[in-house]
Amino acid sequence: LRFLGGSCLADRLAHYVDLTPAERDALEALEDQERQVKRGTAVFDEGDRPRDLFVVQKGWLHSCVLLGNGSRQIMRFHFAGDIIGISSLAFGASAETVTAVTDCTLCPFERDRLARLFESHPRLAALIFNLTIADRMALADRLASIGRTSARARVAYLLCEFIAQIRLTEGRDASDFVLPLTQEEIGDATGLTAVHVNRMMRGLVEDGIIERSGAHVRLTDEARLRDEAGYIDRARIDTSWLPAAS
Amino acid sequence: LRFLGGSCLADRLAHYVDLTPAERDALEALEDQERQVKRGTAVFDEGDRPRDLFVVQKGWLHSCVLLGNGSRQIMRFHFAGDIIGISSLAFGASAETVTAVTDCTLCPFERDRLARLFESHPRLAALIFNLTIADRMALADRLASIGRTSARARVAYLLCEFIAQIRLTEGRDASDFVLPLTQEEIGDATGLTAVHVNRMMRGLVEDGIIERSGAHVRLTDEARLRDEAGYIDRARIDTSWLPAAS
DNA sequence: CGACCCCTTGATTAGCCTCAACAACCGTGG
DNA sequence: CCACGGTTGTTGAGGCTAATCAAGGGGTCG
Repeated sequence: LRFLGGSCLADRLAHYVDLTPAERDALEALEDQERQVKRGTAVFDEGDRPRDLFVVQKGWLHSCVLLGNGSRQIMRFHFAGDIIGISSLAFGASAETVTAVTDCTLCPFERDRLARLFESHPRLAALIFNLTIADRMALADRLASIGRTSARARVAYLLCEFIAQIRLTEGRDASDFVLPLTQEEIGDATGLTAVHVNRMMRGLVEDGIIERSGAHVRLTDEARLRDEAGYIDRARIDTSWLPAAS
Repeated sequence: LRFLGGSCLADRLAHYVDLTPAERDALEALEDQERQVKRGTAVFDEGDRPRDLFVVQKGWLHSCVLLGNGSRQIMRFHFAGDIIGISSLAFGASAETVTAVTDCTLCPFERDRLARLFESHPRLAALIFNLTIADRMALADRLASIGRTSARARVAYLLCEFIAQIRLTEGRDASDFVLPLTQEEIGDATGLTAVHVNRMMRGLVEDGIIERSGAHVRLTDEARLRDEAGYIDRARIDTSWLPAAS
């Protein structure tokens, strides 16, 4: 959602705090360039030294690591307003491969600009820090899902994550969405094989928990889905400790 | 390692940048209090609203989440110089339970003091942000280990993580250490049962990769251990993008 | 129209869990 | 000092979950 000259990152952050004009300007400046990426294309690969970070303006992406045994693990999906490539800040090189799941619009910006943002806008720095912690916790929850629950629960968990994301952009009452992933990708995200993902999805359909037609998914018994998944919603972010706005 | 009036957090950060006196003072101020925690004791529980964060001065801890089905997933182990409780910054309440694995010395400090640090020392803010990203990546690597590798590889991976940590404090050439964890805890960290952890450990011993006596572990064929684990060392942190020191 | 990708389904296998029993070790109290 | 209970480590047998292997169907793109 881009409003008059708006920025996806600013819109995202505005969910949590009231941005000052100066802060909004600083965030909008990060999105002064655009780049289109076709679905299936890698934005950068593990080991690359990308000059830029990116704000996602439109589309879905995922980040994954490739293992020595030939398999891959999808870590995280990225949506409008997310910053991608952050891991290259800490390591110089990127630790993960980021790939477009759908056609995407990205806004590249140089890493140094984030450093300047940290200096001039401590509150934004703290807020972005906060969101990085939340992202870390999402990984932790996914770790628990994969480490300690059944195949069916893992697939259910992933669906819960997606519907939560959809609601951020499409509105509170959405209960269906287009799932642009192959079952192999779902498997790589949940630590399962594509074959077993298929069986689990059909099981959820048979039990009346979801409906599918093509890539379209509708959650018909969301309470039960969340229950089986053990899903915890962590949408609420605490901003009370942030420094004053600048 | 505490030097003359030193601070564990400052020592940790000094690995990556040369701290100015002002920065060092600010960090030391966070460790003006001490608290002893006996092994097996929880520092705080999931859902608690701890007033403080903590710097670990001595000892091992772990953070875990408890699942609806009664099992738990250990996310991460914490060592001297780590900041714990960071997740409570983002959520108000803590999202994880932190428990002392050994007797520990912790330094509590109020969350607001971190906000003030962000304002007055942007470079430290950026550096701590960097370390949080690295922490997030450690979780991602563990996710790949649990999601996509065998039980044996997962146990091997955990051992690789520990030896890397030991070397940060005990020196480059260490190849043995005391592992103060029960096999059940190792299982909760790797997504396995204690019984199966036992079998995997014995397998590693039989194959001449490690030796054990009691809680003491020696890595006799580390190259093979790392190879089987698919372990990636991410010790090197990039600090070139940080803002100027203050 | 053919090639390729993705979904689907069945049969079989393998890896890890569960249950169970016992040994070794620890801290505690007599 | 020993007796004791509780925790942890070890080992075996059997079962279940998810992987593997295999084959066919539908859709899409060139």
